[in-house]
Amino acid sequence: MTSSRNFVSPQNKYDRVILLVDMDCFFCQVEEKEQPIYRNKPLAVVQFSNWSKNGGIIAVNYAARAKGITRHMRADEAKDLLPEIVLVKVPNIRDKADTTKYRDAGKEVANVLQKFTKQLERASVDEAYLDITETVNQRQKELQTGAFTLQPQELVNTFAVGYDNMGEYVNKITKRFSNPYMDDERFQLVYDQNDLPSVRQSDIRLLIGACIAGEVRAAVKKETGYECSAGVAHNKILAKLAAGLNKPNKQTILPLDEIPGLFETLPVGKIKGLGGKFGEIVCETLSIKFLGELLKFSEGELQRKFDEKNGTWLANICRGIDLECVTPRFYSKSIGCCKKFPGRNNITGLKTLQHWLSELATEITERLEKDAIENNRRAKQMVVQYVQDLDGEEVASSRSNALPNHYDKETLANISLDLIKANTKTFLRAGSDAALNNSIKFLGISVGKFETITNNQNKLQEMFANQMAKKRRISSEEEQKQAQPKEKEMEKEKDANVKPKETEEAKMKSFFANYLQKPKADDQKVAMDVKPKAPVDEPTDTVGIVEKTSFIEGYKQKLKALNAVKEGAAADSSMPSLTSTPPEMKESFFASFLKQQKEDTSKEKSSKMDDSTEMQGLADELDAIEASSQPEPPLTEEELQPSSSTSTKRKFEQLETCNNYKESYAEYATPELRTDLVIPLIKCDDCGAQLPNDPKTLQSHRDHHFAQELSRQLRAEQREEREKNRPKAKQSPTAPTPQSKQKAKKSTATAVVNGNASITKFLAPANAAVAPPPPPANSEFPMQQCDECKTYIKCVDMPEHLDYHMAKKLQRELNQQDMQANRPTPSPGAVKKQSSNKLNATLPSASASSKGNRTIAQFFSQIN
DNA sequence: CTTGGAGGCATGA
DNA sequence: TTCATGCCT
Ligand SMILES: Nc1ccn([C@H]2C[C@H](O)[C@@H](COP(=O)(O)OP(=O)(O)OP(=O)(O)O)O2)c(=O)n1
Ligand SMILES: [Mg+2]
Repeated sequence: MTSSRNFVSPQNKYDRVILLVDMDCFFCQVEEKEQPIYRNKPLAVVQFSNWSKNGGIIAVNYAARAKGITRHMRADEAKDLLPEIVLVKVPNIRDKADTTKYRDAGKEVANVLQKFTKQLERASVDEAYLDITETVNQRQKELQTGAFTLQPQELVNTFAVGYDNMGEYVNKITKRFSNPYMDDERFQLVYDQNDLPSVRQSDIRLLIGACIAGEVRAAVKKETGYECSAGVAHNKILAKLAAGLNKPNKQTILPLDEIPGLFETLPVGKIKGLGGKFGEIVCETLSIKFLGELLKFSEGELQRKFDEKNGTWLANICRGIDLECVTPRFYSKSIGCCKKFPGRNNITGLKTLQHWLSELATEITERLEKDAIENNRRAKQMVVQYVQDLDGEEVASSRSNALPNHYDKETLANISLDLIKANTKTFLRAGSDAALNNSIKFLGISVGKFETITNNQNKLQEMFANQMAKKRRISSEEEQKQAQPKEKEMEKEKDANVKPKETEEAKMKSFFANYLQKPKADDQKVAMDVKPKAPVDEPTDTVGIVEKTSFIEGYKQKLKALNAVKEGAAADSSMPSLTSTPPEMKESFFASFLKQQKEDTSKEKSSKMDDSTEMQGLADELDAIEASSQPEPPLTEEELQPSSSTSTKRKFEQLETCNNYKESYAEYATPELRTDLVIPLIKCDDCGAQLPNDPKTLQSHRDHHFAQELSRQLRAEQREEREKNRPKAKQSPTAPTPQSKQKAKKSTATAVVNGNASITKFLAPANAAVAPPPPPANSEFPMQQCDECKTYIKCVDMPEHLDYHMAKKLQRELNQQDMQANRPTPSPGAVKKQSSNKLNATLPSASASSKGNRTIAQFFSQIN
């Protein structure tokens, strides 16, 4: 229930294809998109902790990196080093940094990613893992039938660790098609026999994965304007590692074969999870620096030196094995904000504390409201975190509390204060009713433990209406704002981009048109989601004591015993457990609508009463509902606009259903709402919720379903669209379509194929010449002549054989382009299998000049 | 100012 | 479950 990680079965360790997409200098890109004037200039994003003064740099674009600017530099340092650098400030709202802009941008990107697979896990504001195994499976089959061919343009800016260029890598794959057992001798020394089928297919599958990565990145670029990098590998850890190897606007495959070589000189700390204290301890304890050196220790040894889980995990990781599943998650599990109050800014007074708690609570509730609308969920719990100065020591604490059914910012702030109060021995200084006994250096409020809103209320409607009213209140406040300068001048809302209202309006109309449409459910699960433990080769030798308890704890105690140095250690491990993925959906219709409204109001309030009358109508309607049916609304009557709510022209017929009174409804009902009304209930066909049988509530409820359904449908449509548009050689193996000329050329012999699956079994040689080490059993199988090379091939082997031809062609084209391309740029002493960072050496990246060099893109430019 | 802010996830006692 | 801590972007 309480989500944790799932793990893939060990025998599938090389079967998945995982993509890690990481936005390039993300915050900078967001700013550059917003202010195109800054494009191509060195730029960094700065966060100012206290007013004015000297902020810290949190993001640096690549032009600035080239000049030595790094994260964590101070603004003035950066200016010193590079006077012409553009420094953009993180927006400050309520005297604290507000990163909403970047969160929204991240979500925008994730929405694009989501079109490719539901197996999407957002790992941070600018990173997401995609499990594209199923897509790769599918395309691998299509590759055999000729329905799909590799498109060189999708491999633009693609790198493979250990190879100087993609041509070499494709070359290798081609050879393997011709002789599938090519490397078996070596493989058998390194891999388990049972893994060999997967190992043999690894490269082609990763290559297909890279094609998908290319499509993904192109889509992101096209739809958001942002550039990103990607890693393609068999698991998350490796995909993440790979993505970082070639950064600006590139993608990197980490072939199975190249893992040992890469790890040989890879600092331990490069692995996600080993970059902190634990990684340090590992290196220290074992006297090693590089990940590959971990191979010298058995799993048992590692378990003994660390603890059981960490030992197993390390033993796996250093072999390139990571079984952690991509756990679909689009929305965050918690929403929080915090602020430091360093030095003189320590909070020493009760009033000040209340003020800041209120500010934080305000931000939280605002984000909560939006989140509730978008995701139909509400937080059940809040946590207040704080650091106070106790006798000169900074002491961090956090206290949690359940959230009441109806929470607002005052509630949050009050609960927070109470929690702090209750947890501080002497809260107020003796003899004072205003001075804190312990000054506060850090404050944070976060909410979480979300539950789906059981919508028997017009909850969604309420939130929606609140949002609308608030927007207007804000805009009206702005008009008065001049009279009340709040000690500091904030940047005016700039934005000049007039967003097309078309889409929103279209959505709206579509919404109405589809009002009665029923949602359908079609969630599917990925095949190999098992959750076993992950033993690595060698049986756990129990010579010695394996720490069942946490390694950390043991380490701490040892340290403590040794001296008085206080120390902490990190744990990173993997623990199988059950999980149920929360309902994920993309930005809803309502959220989009709100966004549009916000833009409208912040722009010209005087004009633009033109279009989207329907939206305005809905808004008015909702406001009217809010005004009439909320005894305890966050907004007073005066704050509500006198909207001409004649608008209850229903666009829909009232739903007729048998009244279904249910006593239990009361316990779900929010007392504050509609207590004055006794309404017969009807059951929602879709979710079974008991709803008051009044048209507005029903509409609101349907809105919610629609919002979900719309986004779901949009995604499905987009997925389908993508499937259709995806380059295919032929629609049907038997009936080649004339329009796909050049593509048909690439996969000539498609007619003969029978879509036989299981590649692993019959990777037979294509040419009669050489016989591979393990000779395939040949006798009573029917043979077939290849159209391409006229040799006779067993029918079951034909798919692979055709793959071979396909790959060969691709390779030829690659090499051809390669020659032309490499002429102007002689490759420097190509030390193969160096640190893969040097792969760029022969393929100058975009930073150098702008026209002449396009890495591998050049190789494919004419193919199209 | 005190020296790397703000936000978010996972783990284990 | 709560709370503290580590790790990450
Ligand atoms: N300590 C950090 C690290 C990152 N970020 C923010 C700013 C970054 O733009 C964004 C993404 O982090 P990355 O580590 O992915 O760094 P960038 O995306 O900026 O650059 P890169 O191209 O190396 O990914 O997260 C932050 O606020 N604080
Ligand atoms: Mg990034």
